[in-house]
Amino acid sequence: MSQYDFIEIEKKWRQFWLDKGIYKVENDSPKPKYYVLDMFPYPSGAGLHVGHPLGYIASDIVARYKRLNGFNVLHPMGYDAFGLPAEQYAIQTGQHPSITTENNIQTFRRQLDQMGFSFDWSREVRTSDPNYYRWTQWIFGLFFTHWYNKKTNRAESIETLIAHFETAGNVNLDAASSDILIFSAEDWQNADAQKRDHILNDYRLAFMDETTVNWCEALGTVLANEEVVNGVSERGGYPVVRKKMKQWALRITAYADRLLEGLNTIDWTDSIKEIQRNWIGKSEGAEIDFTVAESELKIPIFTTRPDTIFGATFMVLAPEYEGLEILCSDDRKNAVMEYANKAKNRSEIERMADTKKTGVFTGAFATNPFTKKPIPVWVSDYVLAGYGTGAIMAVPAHDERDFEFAKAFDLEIIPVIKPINEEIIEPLSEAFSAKDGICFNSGFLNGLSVKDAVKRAIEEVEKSGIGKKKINYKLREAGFGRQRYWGEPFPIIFENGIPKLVKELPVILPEVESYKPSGTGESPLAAVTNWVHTPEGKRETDTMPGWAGSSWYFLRYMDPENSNAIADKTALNYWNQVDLYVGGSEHATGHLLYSRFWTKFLFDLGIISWDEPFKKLVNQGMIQGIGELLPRYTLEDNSMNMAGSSRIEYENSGEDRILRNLYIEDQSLNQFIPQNIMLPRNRNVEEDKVFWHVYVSEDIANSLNLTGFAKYRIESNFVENDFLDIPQAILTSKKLINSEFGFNIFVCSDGVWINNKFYGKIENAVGNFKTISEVEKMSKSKDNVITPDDVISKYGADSLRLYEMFLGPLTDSKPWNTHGIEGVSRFLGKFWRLFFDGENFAVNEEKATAEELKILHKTIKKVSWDIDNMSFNTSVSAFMVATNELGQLKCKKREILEPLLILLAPFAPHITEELWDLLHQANIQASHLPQGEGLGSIHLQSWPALDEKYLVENSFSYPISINGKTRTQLEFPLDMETAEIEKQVLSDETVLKWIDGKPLKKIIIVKGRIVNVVV
RNA sequence: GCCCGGGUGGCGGAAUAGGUAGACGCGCAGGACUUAAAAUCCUGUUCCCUUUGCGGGAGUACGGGUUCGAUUCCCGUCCCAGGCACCA
Repeated sequence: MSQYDFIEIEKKWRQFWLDKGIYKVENDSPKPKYYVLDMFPYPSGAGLHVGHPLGYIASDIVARYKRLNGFNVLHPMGYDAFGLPAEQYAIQTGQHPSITTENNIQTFRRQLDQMGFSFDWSREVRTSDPNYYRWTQWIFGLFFTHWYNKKTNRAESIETLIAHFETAGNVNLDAASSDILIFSAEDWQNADAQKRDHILNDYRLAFMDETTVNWCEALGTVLANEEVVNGVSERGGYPVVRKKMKQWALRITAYADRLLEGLNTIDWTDSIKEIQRNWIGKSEGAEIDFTVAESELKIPIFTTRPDTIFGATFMVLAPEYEGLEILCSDDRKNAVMEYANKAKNRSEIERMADTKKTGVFTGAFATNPFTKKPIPVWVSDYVLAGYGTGAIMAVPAHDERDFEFAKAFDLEIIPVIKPINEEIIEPLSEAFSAKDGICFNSGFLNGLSVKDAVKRAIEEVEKSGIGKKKINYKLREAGFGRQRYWGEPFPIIFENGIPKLVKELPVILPEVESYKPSGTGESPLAAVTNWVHTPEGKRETDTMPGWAGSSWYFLRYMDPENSNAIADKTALNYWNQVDLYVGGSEHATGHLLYSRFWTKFLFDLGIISWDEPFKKLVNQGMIQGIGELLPRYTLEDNSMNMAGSSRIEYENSGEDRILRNLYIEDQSLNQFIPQNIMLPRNRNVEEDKVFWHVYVSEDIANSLNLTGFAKYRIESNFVENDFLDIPQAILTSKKLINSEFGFNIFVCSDGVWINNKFYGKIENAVGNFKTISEVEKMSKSKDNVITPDDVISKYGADSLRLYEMFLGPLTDSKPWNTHGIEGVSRFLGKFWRLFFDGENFAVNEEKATAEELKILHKTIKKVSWDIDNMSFNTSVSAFMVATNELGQLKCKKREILEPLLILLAPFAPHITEELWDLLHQANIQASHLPQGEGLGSIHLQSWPALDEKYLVENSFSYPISINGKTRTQLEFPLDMETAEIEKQVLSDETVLKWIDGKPLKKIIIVKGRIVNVVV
């Protein structure tokens, strides 16, 4: 019998593909293009587990499928090689991050290679390669030299802005900018270089921003908002505090509206779009000035509910509010400033931990512009400085936060909105924040609905000149500097403090002596004095963040070697958008947002001709691990703890020790009795410090009526069908139970294992130690990691690929079950045997029957539909069905098997290539040509054409329901008239029995589907 | 708290336009081949009643509704996973 030897086969064909370069793709082709991309991996040192390649397998299937369907497919891979882990490692060991990175890449590459992916490796890119990052620096330069014109709604050269300044100052300019005062042409002309630079900085798309940043002392760097989770750093979990710092930022807010609008044009999951929408956080409302009583000061506020303005009974300012001090009355000044300083310096954790409202009164009063009543001005950290104007009008009756604050400080609560057809009951027990209500207590707004009142209030505000309609975004400018070593240097030199672009690119990352953060907030680069100080001035020593290189990498694959441009114009035009992007959903507000931002910017500059990078995005689910837990029982009366870390009594008895009170079955008495067990003296452990972990087998637990258990994690390798295989486990490992210290005792009816030795009647007793499985994240710390390497060496890459797809829908998270792979492995064996008769390759040239053709075409239809819809699990089962059916028919006909082989090729590239080779043994060697001439590789063939005529049925077995319950089946020709079907159905014996003489109400006949008789 | 998914056998899952619920695989049970094992093949496997067969009943988280017919559509409840969280 010819064996399917996957080890030999897979090795052989991978080498063959490499030698012949069959996955190399050209930029000029008459074929239609298709661009399938996997998310840029960071090459971590940990290596892959089976969850990582899930998306790669799916995208590889699509890439191969598209190729077989006549597309020129771009399917590249590369590395997001700058990043914190390599640098942290460098700090600890002194090893250059480039070395760590290189090693990690090699491991990664080896693991990818063994899976048989069809990447065109000649296009590999690495963000840490100077030939790559010179273009990241180049794009940064473009951001630096452009501003955003809101009138034309696009980025424009800074030159056009300067021209405007020359003639009109910044009057009549509608630009995305930092807060800036109006100045005239004369002001501009009189300004010195320093002053001009400050002005330009406020308009540049890449600019120096003084912001409150997330400062992580332990990592010595600033973190982006999304890198801070629950107040600690995402990597490492170090505390993060807020700190003022001047650093580079990109003016992403200029694009907020386009980033929002663009979401409607792309085929992404609703959840990712929703996350981005929330992140951008557009809200429409009004900005209204409140005047401070007995003063010239005005406090502008932003509100989305101007309809509630008659209920504004106080104001609240953020602790960081500019001019806060001037505002305070003298007697309140100290208290206010003390509160503000304390609030400013609180870390994120502290702020979040505190849910109770705090604040102090400033002593100042403002005037409610509509009620004209004086209202007190407070300061509190529940108002954020960075959103809106940093000040709010508080409407405690209709805002939960204001309500809480008013309650805490006993401030006035005046309801102004009431539910439709209901009266409001005072005092309010909670804020009424619903948006369906009617205004009252509200002057000219009385009787209006919330929606109408908002409109009306804004009209009134604008008419009286105290404010205007306003749109606000939650989105903040994107911090673009890291005080770290392992990243792209900025192409910036400060000449007399004024940043100037370096023309000569790349600016190479210099060598440093130490990778440690300076602690002063400067990067390790600051210590390289001969690099920092140039004749022109001082270099920028921050480096770019991790997302810089990954925001445009999909363009570089189109033309990775190009030294004149990010990619050649024709290549950019040809490959265009990424048609299918596969990756995890964890990048929703990072990479996926920034890439869209950069794409829109490059589009504005005419560098590319489309403004969304990824047409379709699919997020693969997580593959989870299964943890195996062993229950620990306790005796019901608590007379003895049978398990866990409680101590078992023992006593010294000369050389050996005796363990008392172990419940062990006494066969003669047929019950479990406490027994003492001799423990040989062979340990060097202090007796007092020894804990005995005792586990009893299920039968004993049951018969002793043991209840209540804790669970203890054990290595899943030793679990076979939910039972712990103790002898095997003990043979293989001493680390069976992951306990800090102690020894294990396993008690079953046949005897006991003590400290890995068996004492009992039967050799090789197994017991029945039933385990409990739990689905959990696959991770090293949980000891449940399954690596592709292990699976491949046992079952082969084709089995692994098929199984990962078979597990369930790509986008779902699902647990990895090691037993399940036997199924697909068996399937491949069966599929292999379709081509053989015992030892001999037995494919024949006989004419296929209608039945066999139907099986083939049904499969073509199903698999094509499935791949188009990313439903890979169902196509694997379609292959299984076809193989079972053809096996039953003993069909060994080339007419059937050859097209079937091509169908399977994207899923299982190795075995299909081998069988294809056997099918064309005679002329294969001569005809292996890279571009698909002659017979060549199976992966250069054409997808079989579907012919529906083989699927046409002429009769159908109708399920016959009586009152919606299926009772029988009747076979009728498909072209039979409904009248005739009705007649036959109503004369059928079973049907008559169920009708049981009751009057016929109705009969529904859906041709080719169902018959339902209603009585 | 808010937003977005989801809930189908012992398990992973299928049902692609409202039309035979449980495809395919795992596991389990039984059988064939074999000196034996492995491999392979065959049969059964939602639950309950009946059990010799025939048959009957219930059933897609729960409670309602629309419909000749609902896993699929609508309303309410519960549970699970993910995201956001003082954004005025």
